[in-house]
Amino acid sequence: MADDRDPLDRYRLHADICKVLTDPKRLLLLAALRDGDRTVGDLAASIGASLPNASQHLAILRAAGLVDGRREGAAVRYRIAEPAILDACDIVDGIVARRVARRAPTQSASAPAANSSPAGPAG
Amino acid sequence: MADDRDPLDRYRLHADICKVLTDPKRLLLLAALRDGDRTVGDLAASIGASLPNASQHLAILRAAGLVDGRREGAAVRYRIAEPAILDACDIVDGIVARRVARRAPTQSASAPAANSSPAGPAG
DNA sequence: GATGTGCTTGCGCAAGTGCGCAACTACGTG
DNA sequence: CACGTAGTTGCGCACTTGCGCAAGCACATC
Repeated sequence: MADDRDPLDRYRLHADICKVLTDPKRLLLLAALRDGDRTVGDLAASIGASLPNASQHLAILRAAGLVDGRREGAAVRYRIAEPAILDACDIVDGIVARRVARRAPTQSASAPAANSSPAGPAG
Repeated sequence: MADDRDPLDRYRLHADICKVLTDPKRLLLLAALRDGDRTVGDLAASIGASLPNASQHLAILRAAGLVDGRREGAAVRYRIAEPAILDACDIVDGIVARRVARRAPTQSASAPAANSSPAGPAG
């Protein structure tokens, strides 16, 4: 068998997908496509980016197989190609939401009592 | 409510978490910690990295709140601090597994019949 | 076929990231 | 206190990435 040459190889593909999700605009694009397929100009306006910039980001998303685009007349209409990625985004979004909820509600002064530095500041 | 100042802000935090997952070694570290807490030297050997390198990656994971470390004698023992991230990893891992399964089973020659270039190569 | 709109691509720059190496800190032992 | 083990941090380098801008391609219209 020996399917997985290196344990690294499988994780490299995993990391490649994650790399696509490291830009807020690309996450915004995925979120915008949840409602349905949309054109590049439409998406560019939605995320507040220039048209070339949106096209670049969509090309990256497409290269990763997360979205899919097809011509529709003069326009190009993009849609989600890998719905599972939205589930992963939901989980991370949940983590973020939980953290934001912990730092917003109480006014402040909630300085992290638990010092999480195992080795302490070396300085 | 109206807590989220910019729509970008929320996605920036989301992207920050994803950035931590863009390195195969860090994914390997998270996977290694599924079994339980382990020391830095142990983890370094597991992922085939130098001790300083593993420490660096663990520091990044810790800064993101995904893992947590505490001294145990002369050693430092790390553990998963955000179990939800493992669920997200499982989903992405599933995507990768599905793709690998589609390109491995048949010997080869299965050139992608569906041309997924909406605008075609401009050059 | 000439014009206009919609989208993509190439280029150069500034900024971020991962790595090895060496130096330093923290804990345990004698 | 001297010494050894375990872990962290700083530094410099090579590599990658996101952006704006300008140019080019694809489709629709006249």
